[in-house]
Amino acid sequence: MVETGRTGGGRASTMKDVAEAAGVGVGTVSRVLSGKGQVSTATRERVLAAVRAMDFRPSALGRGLKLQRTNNIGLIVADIANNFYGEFAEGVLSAAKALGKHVIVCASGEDPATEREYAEVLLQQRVDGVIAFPTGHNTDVWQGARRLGVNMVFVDRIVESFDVPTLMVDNIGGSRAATEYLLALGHRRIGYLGGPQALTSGQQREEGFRAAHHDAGAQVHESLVVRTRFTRDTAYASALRLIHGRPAPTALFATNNVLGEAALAAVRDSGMTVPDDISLVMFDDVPWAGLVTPPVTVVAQPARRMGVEAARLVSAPDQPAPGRPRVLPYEFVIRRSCRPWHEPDPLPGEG
Amino acid sequence: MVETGRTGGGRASTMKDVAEAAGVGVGTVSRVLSGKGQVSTATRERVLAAVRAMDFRPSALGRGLKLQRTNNIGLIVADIANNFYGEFAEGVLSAAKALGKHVIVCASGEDPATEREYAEVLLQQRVDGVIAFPTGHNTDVWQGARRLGVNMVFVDRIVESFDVPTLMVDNIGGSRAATEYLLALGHRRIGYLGGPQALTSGQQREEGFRAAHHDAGAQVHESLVVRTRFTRDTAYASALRLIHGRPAPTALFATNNVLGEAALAAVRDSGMTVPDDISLVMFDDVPWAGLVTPPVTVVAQPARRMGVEAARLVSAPDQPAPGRPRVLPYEFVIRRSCRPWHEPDPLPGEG
DNA sequence: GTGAAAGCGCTAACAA
DNA sequence: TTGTTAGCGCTTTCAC
Repeated sequence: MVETGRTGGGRASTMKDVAEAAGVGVGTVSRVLSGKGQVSTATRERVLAAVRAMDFRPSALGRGLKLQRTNNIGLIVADIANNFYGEFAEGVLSAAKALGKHVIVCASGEDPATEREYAEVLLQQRVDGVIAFPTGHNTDVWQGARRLGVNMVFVDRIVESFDVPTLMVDNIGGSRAATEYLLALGHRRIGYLGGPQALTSGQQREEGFRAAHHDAGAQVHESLVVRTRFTRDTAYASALRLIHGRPAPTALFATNNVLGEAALAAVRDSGMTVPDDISLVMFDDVPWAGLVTPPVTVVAQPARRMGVEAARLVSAPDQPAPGRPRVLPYEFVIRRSCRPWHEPDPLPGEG
Repeated sequence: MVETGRTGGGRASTMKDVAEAAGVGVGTVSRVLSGKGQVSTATRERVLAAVRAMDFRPSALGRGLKLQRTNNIGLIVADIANNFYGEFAEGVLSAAKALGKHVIVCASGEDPATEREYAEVLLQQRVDGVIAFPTGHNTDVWQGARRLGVNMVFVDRIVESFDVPTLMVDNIGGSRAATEYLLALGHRRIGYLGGPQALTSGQQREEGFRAAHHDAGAQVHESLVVRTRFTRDTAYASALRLIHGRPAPTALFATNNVLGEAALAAVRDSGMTVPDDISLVMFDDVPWAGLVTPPVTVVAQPARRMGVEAARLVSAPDQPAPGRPRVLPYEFVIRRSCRPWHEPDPLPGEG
């Protein structure tokens, strides 16, 4: 039989309804459902039968109001369509499920105003905790949240003068590994395509880049250090500018997957080839990294695992708040997007 | 100053607190905050001042309980890390933001038990609506949900004998376009790598595939029709089997991005080249489709727009429930993964 | 082992 | 214009 039309808000049944149907008090229904307190087997059966018959589902609203706890957590990412955040979110959802929590997901687009708006919303929703990739701008709201007893976990970014449990990948190490690899191959003009310097992850990746140069006694060409926003258009424009910069870079280090995508497109559109004309390394091991020709050497972040960790951290507030961020290891995955580089002789035949 | 340590659950202030601070009744505070009813400017100022001073945020729990409406909607996708669902979710989030709604995201992994579990959770949360890519199995729960007045929107799959507003891309048309394209290039042994036939989208894509063959007077090689689950491993194995099937396929049609990824990997691992040895078309215009060599010809779904539409539909229950699904247009994007195919002469030198 | 009742924070109806 | 109050659905204490 085909059910047709909309039935309009049929009222959901309540504990009171169930109690009446089972001929008991609401307290008893609650005890049965929560498993707390003693209930005789006979009454339990009657209650359970009524619950099934009425298709009763206890209201999380009433429960939350009484308990002052919702089992909901908020998640604020920059862009859920970006594979890195997608994997991260997958990890959060999966861990949350295991912990009996539910996740309200928000996308800030890296915009402080949007972040603030969502923070307000999540606080009104009385979430037990929030996991955020903070823009770094709305410290007052976040401070307030913490004061209210909302468990917080920040990911990827350290917010100054504000000691919140923070999770990040070893950005400096990953960046250093990538850069050392290029330097070892002989590259001395490495283009750096980075994100906004406001973000901790951006700062750290640049720090690793510089440290590797320093240790190798190599010089960073400041004209080849470009910072850009994570939108496709601006990233592409910046990549183009970098590729055609002076001195001409022999290798490119893109510090996330959006920038890597832009770099690859820009290289190709410039009629150049990876790795023959220019080598390429990037952060983030997205699916396409191994699929393009040549497959791209990457610094892989354990995105899913970071999500799992974040969900656990936000649900276990008893742990001592670590003074310093919890750092997860990167993995350097060498594929085929880099070639050794030897500076050509100044004038062929001479020397 | 660095704030240190956790403050523990500082109680959130309530309307009562604000009312006392402002020297008014709670009703007045409510009126000021909601903007409904008349309040003198002087009182309004006093109230607003108190609100700011106490950093008051009204509880969505109390409000929801009273109003029997939460402004929350549930979203159940299969896999949030899959770019298609990521784009879709992005659309939902963005439309929801504009509508003042908040989104609880769940990932079913196409598993009916998980879907059921999440459905229960969302109903307990008293969401106003839910957007789901249904597995097709838990009709009783969904029926119940509808009866309770929860607005529902299904995406991509039609659940039989259950008339819920449904949204999908023109699967038949898209599949037909892709197949016709391959047939027009001369291919007559086209491998079909499809998803589980339980899903409407799968059925329709296969239908389009067959219809195109029929119209062209071409024959579908049943040995080249393979259906597989969407996990990477099984998809890869199925792709391999398909590639080495008999008769040997000259082209491959993968019906989503996971299958397309598997197909591409399998082709390469078999030492073959796209499009010289085998042509490839797939559903879903993911970022890597244009990035690999050669770039892959695809049937693009308007994933983000579908998400926006779904969010609007679920928030506008007044609209007459359409008896048939709302179908959105695909876009066929021709890139360079297909070559014309001419059956080689039976014996060179003859004829 | 069970029922009655208070109260979580809010809105809306009613009274003043 | 403003204050008071009932009640949304639940948990928990207290009395029986």
